[in-house]
Amino acid sequence: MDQRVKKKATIYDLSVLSGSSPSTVSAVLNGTWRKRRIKESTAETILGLAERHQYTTNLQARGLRRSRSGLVGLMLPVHDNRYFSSMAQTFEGHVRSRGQCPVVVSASRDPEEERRTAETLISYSIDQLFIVGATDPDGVHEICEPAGLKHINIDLPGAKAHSVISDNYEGARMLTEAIIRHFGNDDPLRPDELFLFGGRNDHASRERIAAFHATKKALVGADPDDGVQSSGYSPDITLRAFEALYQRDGKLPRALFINSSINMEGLLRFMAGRPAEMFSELVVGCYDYDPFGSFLPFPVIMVRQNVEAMITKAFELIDEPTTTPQTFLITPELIQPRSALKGPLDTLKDVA
Amino acid sequence: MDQRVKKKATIYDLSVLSGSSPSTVSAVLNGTWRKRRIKESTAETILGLAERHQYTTNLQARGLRRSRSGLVGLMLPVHDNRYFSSMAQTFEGHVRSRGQCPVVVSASRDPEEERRTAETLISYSIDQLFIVGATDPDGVHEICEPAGLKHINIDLPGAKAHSVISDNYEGARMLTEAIIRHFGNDDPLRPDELFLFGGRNDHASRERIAAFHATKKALVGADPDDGVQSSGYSPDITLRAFEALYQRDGKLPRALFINSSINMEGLLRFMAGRPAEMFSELVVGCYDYDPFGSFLPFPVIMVRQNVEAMITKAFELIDEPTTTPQTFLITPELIQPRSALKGPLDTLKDVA
DNA sequence: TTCGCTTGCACAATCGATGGTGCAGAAACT
DNA sequence: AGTTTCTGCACCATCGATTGTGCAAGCGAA
Repeated sequence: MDQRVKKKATIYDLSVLSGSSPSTVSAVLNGTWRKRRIKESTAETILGLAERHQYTTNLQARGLRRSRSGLVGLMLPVHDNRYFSSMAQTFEGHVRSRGQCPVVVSASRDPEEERRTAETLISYSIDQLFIVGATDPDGVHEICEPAGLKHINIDLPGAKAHSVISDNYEGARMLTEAIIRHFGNDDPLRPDELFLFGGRNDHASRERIAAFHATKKALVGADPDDGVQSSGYSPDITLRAFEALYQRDGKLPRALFINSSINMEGLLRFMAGRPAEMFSELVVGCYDYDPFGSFLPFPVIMVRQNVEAMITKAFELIDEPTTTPQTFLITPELIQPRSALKGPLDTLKDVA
Repeated sequence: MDQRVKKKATIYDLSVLSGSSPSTVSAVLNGTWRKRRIKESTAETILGLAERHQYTTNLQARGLRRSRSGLVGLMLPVHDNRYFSSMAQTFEGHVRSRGQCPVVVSASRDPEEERRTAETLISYSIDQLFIVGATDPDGVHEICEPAGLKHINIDLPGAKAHSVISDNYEGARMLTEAIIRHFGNDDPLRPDELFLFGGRNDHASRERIAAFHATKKALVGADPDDGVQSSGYSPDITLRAFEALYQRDGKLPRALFINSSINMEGLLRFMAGRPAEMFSELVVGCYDYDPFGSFLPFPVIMVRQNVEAMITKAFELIDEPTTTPQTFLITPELIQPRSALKGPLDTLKDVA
C-alpha cells in the first residue's frame, strides 16, 4: 500500500492505480477537472488515491510545461539588517497570501552578483522579481527584460522599470530638522557640530545628503564642506571615519546624522572600549529604524521607512501592464528616541 | 541575429544554428563534452553561439531531468531578527561558494507551515534542506525522508536527523553566572531579584531554564518557582509578562535573564514611555547577540551563538552518509556589555 | 431509426535538457 | 587488404505535468 523508500508518486502512478489516463489525473489534481468535464466520482477516486499515496505535484515539471514556476523572488543587498530583514518578512507574508512561494536571496550590493543572481532566478522561471536596494537596477533590468520577467525596483530606483522608494529627501529633512531642534534655543547647534556619516554614491544617499545640506543650512545657517563623510555601507569603513574625525578634532561632534543602520554599527564599534560618558552629550539621527538602536544611552532619532507600504505598492505595480517607468515615493516616519514599534513579526501567532 | 522580444534560446535553437545535434549542444554547454569526445572546435563554435544568443540553461528542465535543482534551502522561523538573519547571511555565503543557489524561506514557527514549506521546496527538487529552529523538526523529517531529501536540524534538535545546536545549557550557565557575578559581593543578588523571561517549551528553552535554575541555586542559594516566565517568542506576550510582574511587585527585579532577542524586544516595549531612570539599576542577560542591544543604557550581557561554526558543521554533516541521528553542540560565546562584534557582513567588500 | 448534442475521457505533442547507446568514418595495426 | 580501435557525434527515451483535440457512448428529438 504505502511505498516506504520508493520515489514520489506521479500522475502516471495514479493513472495506473485509478484506471484513468494521466491527463485525467492531472486535470483532477490541478483543479481544472470541471472545465474538462471529468465526472465527480472519477475525481473523488483520484483525489483519494492521491491522498493515500501522498502525491505532490512535481513543480519543476509543471514549471517547465507552463514556463512559470510559482516562485516569486526578492533580491536583497544583505540579510543581516533589520531594514532588509523586515522587508523579507513582509514580502513573505504577501507572497504566501497569494499562494505562491517566496524566494529570498541576497546579492551583496555587487552589480555583477546582482546580474548573476537575476539570471539564476530567471533560469528557474520565477514569476516576478522584486529588486531591493540594487547597486545597478538597470543592469538587472537588462537581464529581466529579454526574459519577459516582471520586475520592480524597491528602495533604490532604476530608470527602466517602476520603482518604489522612500521619500529620502523628506525623510532626511525631517531627521535633520529633528536633530537640530533637539538642542533647542538655549544652546543651539553650530554648523561644525553636526556631521553626516555613511552612504555612498547612490540615489538614496544623494537625496539624503542634499536634504541634510539644505536643512542644515536653513536652520543653522551654514554647512561646511567637510560635514559629510561618505563611508559606504560598511561598519568598518564608518568606524575608521569616526576615528579619523576624532583624531582630527580631539572629540566627537555633538550631533550625528547617520545614513543607515549599517553605518550606525560603525558608531557602535567606535563606542566599544571607549567610556560611555564620552557619548553622554551626543545626539544621533539615524536613517533607518532598529528597535534596539532606538534605546541607546543617548537620544537616537530614527527614520522608519514604511516597508509595508512599499511592498504593498510594489505588488500593485508589478501586476499592471508595463508603462513608462515611474518612481513612487513612500513617506517614511520620524521615530522619537526610545520607541519600540511593532513590526512584521507581530502578525505571527505565538504561544507562550 | 539577436532576438529582441523573442523567447530565450534553447539547445534546440543552438542545435539548428550550429548544425550539431541537441545532445551535442547540451554536452558542450554543461561541460561534459570532453567525456563525450566532442571535438574542441565543435565546442568552441557552440560556445560562441551560446554567448552570442545569450543562452542560459533552463534549470527547471535540467532539474526535471536530473531530479535535482541546484537549490539549497534554508528554512527559518522568521527573518526579522539578527540571529536568524545572520544565519541566512552566513548560509548564503556557503552555498554560493559551492556554486549552488541559496533559497531562504521562513515558516513562522508554525508546525503546519513548516511541513507545507518543506513540501513546496521538495516539489522544486531542492538538493538539501537546512531546518533552523523548527517547532517540529521531526514532522519536517517525515516529509523529507520519503522524498530522499538530505536535511539537518539547526538551533533546535530533532530525533530523526542530525542536529547542530548551541550548547544551550552551557551558554545559559555562563550567562546566569555572569549576571550574578556582575553584582559582586558588596550587594549580592538575592534569589527573588533575578527572573527569566521568554521561551517556550522547546529544547533550547528547557536547557536554558535548567541551567538558569541550577546556576542560580548554586550561586545565590535558591530559586523560587515564580522565577521563570515563559512568554513564547513574542515581544507582546513578553511585554505583558513584564507588565504583570511590575504590577505585582511595584518594581522590576534588579536582574533579568532574557531568553532571546525577540523577547528582549518585549523589554524594549516595556521601556518605551517609561522613564529611563527606572532601568538605571537593571542588569540584563540576553541569550542572543544583537549589536545594538549590547549598548543599551544598562549592562546587557549577551550570548552569541556561533552561527558560522554551526553552519559549517551542518554542511559537513549533511553530505555524509546517514548514520544514526546525533546532536552536535556548538559552544556559544559570552559577550560583555558594549561590544560591537564583526558579523557576516564584514566579509563583503564595500566601497565608500 | 437516424441525426445531433452532450458527457466523459483518452491520446499525443510539448516544455528543455540529459545521458545511454549505437554507428559511421578515420586511423592504427596485422 | 582486412580487422580492430578510436573519434566524433546523432538518435532517442526520459523526467512529470499540461493541454488542444478527437472520439465513443449515451441520450433526446424528429
